[in-house]
Amino acid sequence: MIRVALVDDHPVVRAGVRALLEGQEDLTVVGEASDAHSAEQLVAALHPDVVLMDLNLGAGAGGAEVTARLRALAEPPYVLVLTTYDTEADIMSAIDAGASGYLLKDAPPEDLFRAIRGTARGETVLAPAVAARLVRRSGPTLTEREVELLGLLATGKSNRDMAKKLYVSEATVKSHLAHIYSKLEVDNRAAAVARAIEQRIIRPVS
Amino acid sequence: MIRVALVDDHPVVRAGVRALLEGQEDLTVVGEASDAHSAEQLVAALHPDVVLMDLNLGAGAGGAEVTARLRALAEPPYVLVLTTYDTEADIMSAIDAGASGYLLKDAPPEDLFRAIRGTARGETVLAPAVAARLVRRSGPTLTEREVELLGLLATGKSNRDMAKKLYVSEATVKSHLAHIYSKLEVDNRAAAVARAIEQRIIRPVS
DNA sequence: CCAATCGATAGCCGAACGGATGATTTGGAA
DNA sequence: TTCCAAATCATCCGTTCGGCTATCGATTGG
Repeated sequence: MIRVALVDDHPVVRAGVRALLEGQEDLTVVGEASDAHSAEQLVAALHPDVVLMDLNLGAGAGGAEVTARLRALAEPPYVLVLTTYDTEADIMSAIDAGASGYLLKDAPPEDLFRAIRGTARGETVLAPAVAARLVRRSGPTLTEREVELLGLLATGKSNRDMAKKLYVSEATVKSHLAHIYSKLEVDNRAAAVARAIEQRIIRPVS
Repeated sequence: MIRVALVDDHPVVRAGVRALLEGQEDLTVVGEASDAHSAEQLVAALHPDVVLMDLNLGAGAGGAEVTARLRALAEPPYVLVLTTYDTEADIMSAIDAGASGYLLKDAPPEDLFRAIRGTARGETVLAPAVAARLVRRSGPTLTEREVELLGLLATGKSNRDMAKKLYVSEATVKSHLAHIYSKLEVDNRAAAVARAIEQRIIRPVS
C-alpha cells in the first residue's frame, strides 16, 4: 500500500485527488495540508511514501521551497508535483528542489495513478507535455544582462534611461532588447514584460 | 434537489467537486464537461439548475465566453464561476457574461455549498475576497474599458490591433491609454503592464 | 586552438508611440 | 436640470521603437 500525503491550498483539489485515489486499491491518502507549515508537520508525523505537492500555496512559502525542506528531512518522502503551470521556471525550480516528478492538473486520472506508483518506486516521472518542453527547446535561456534589462523595462524605462543606468550606449540596449524579444517570442516591450512576469523571469515590483 | 453541472478542464477538480457535493443531500451532479463545446451540449441536454464554471478551459473558448453563451439559451442555467484567480479583469468579464456568482477554489467546502444553494435561488454570490476587491479598492479606479485595454496591452497588441479588436478608432485607443497612464502614474505601455499586474488588475498569461 | 556565446557598439529608416488639445454624445449624480 | 465622467473621434508633432545588418574583444568549452 502506497501512503500518499496531499499538499494543496484548494480544498476542492484535495477532495478530488482523495476521491480519485480512494478508487485505487494500492493507494491511500494518509493526510492533507493546505500550507507550508502544516505540510512539514504532516510529513514529519506520518512519513508518507509520496507527497503530492501543489506549487501554489497561496500566501507564504511556495511549493518548491516546501519540497526542498521535505527532501532535507531524515527520511525524505518522494515528492510529486501536481500543479497547473508548466513554465520553465516552475519546472526547473521544482526539479531543483528535489521533486521526483511533475504532473499537470489536467492530466487524466490514469496518468496520475501511474505517476504516483512510479514515484513510489523511486522513478522520475514527467508529464508528456512537461518532458516535451524540457527536451525539445530547453527554453528561452536569458543571460544575466538580459534579465537585468527586463527588470528595468518593467519599470517603464526608455532605451536612453537604461543606457544611462547601465553605462552603455543606446545601441547596446537595443541589441539586448532584440535578443530578449527573439528569445521570448514577442516583438515589443509590453509583451516582453508580461511574458517575463508570467514566466517568473522577473517579479512584478514597483 | 439542486441539479449541478461541472465545467472544468481538470479531471482532478471535477472529481473533487463531485466528491464534495455528493456528501450533500440536496445537491447532485448531473454531468461534467471539460471544454466549451461539450459544455454547451451538456447544458442543452440536461438543463441543470446551476453550472459550476471554471474560467480557464485550456485551449479554445474561455469560461466567460461559454458563460455568455449558456446565458443566451432558452432556459438559461445559473452560472457560478469557480476559479483560481481574483483579478478585476476576470471578475468583471465573468459578471458581464451573466455569471450569478464568483468563488475561488481555495474556498472552504461549506462556502461552496452555500454559494450553490444561493445561486440556485437566483441570488448573486461573491466570495468575500472578491466582493472586497470590487467594493473597497484602494488604488486608482480604472473603468471596465480601461481594464479591457490593459488586458490587450499585456499581450503586446499595438494601438492598431486594439482598435480593430474593439471596433473603435486608434484615436480612441490612444485616448484610453492616456487615461490609463495617468491613473497608474506611468508614461508608457511597458510600465503600465507591470503596474497592472502588480496591482492585480490583470493577470499575466493568455 | 577554434567555434560559440556574450556583451558592447554603430547607422539607417519606417512605423509606432505619447503628449497636447479639443470636440461630441450619453447617462447618471447632484 | 445642470454638471460630470466615460467613451468616442480627430489632428499635429516630436520622440522613441524595432528591424536589419555588421563589427569587435573577451570568455568558455570542446
